[in-house]
Amino acid sequence: MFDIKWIRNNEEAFDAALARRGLAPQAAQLLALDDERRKTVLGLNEAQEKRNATSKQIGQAKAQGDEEKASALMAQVSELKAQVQQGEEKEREQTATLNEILSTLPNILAFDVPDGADEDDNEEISRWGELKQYDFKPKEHYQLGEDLGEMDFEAAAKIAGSRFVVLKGQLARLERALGQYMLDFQTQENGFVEVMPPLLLRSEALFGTGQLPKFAEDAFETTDGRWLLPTSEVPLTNLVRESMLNENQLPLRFSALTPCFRSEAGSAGRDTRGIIRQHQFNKVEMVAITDSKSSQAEHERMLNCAEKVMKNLDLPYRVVKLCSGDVGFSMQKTYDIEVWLPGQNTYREISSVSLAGDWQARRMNARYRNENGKPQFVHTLNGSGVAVGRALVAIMENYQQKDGSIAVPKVLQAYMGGLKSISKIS
RNA sequence: GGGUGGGUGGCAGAGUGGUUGAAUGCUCUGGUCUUGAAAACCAGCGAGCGCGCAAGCGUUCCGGGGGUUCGAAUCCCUCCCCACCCGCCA
Repeated sequence: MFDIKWIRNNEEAFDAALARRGLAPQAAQLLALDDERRKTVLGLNEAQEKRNATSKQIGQAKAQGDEEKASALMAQVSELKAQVQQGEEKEREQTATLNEILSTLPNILAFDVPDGADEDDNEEISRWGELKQYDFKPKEHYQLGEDLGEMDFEAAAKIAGSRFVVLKGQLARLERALGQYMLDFQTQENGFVEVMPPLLLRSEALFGTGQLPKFAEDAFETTDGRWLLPTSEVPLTNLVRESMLNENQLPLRFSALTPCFRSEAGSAGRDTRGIIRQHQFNKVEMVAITDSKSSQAEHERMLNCAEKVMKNLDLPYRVVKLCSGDVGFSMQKTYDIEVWLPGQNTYREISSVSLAGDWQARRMNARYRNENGKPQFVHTLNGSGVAVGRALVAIMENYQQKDGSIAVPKVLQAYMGGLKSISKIS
């Protein structure tokens, strides 16, 4: 959400920012609406001032017992009444119209976000890890999983439909181990506070982080008007909504392991095989709330927190900085971590680490007092640390053996009761 | 599902129609005192919007919206939310 005052003072920069998002200029239209609104406010304020002053005199006249003067003044004020009412109504309408438009505009991109149309134009920042050489043709995860008899898409289809999976046996346990390990890592090593949030959320929360109003069709709405969380970014970030924090409380760092639910509307035909794109998946999320000066550094830190997970799991990956055409609606800047999948012979997104600046904070009305004691919007960041389902895919494909078994990464063995390898139980 | 009580500043909590943006306490800021700190004492401290170079002025805001009134935190209607009790239940 934008501050109209900022647009007023940065008209060209605002339109330029929209242009980077592929949107037509809107500053002129918005400022015209804003001008109208301010005219209304000005007239309204004047009318209110007159009304208030006169009403006060009425009170005084009555106190002095001068009924004649009082009733004369009352006649005066009643004329102002209609004027005030009209002005109030008009102001409300104009403000609502303005806010409706503002709430559908994407965040401004950071200056160092590269221009580009889509993910093909993302900028590779770094690579880590050796790509393993296999003396056989590496399989894709779903093939491995089905061969093990522990990944059941047919059963899932019967129970829930497409884009769901049933994991069984050691593979189910591996999924659980991954989630536990990552959450433990983020909370114990990286200073995030563990959170177990509600999975059903109010509209206001989704508005706060930017999923609503524009992307309602991407999430599941319940019959009582709540929403299944599409990511725990939503509850974790909204933890500070409508609050006034002290600067010395910042940064706040939260992490959670939750299922995420997405309708995947519009992605028909994409990633239909396997568990890369599901209606339900587990994710360890990191959220940070910072002051306005620390958010850039926090972004780098958070990326590092996600990268360490990859390193500890010994999964080869690369980091890309998303280009202008690929950065999400609510974000100023995003790094993706893409893991190497030998079965697919490509890198696939496994984590996304983003900086929202004060864009979400405005929507949530989340503020802190800066060193001058003045209220200021916090900055918010979020990142996956990392996506559990996709990590499962990555481990299966990277740790697969010629006989179809899956080696268990060292750091996970303790979470698997010491198990070193997952193989078919015959 | 049935019933009751509530939503006031950063927090707690008074306030039922007329200088109330709102007592009081806490927090916070500055000062006095102290070697320093604490305590004590003194002083200051809401947010948004508009106008203005600024100082400042005006206005709005006591959950949201509407209404009554010359005037609403205070009265009425409506919606939302919260708490508690009963019932049901993992």
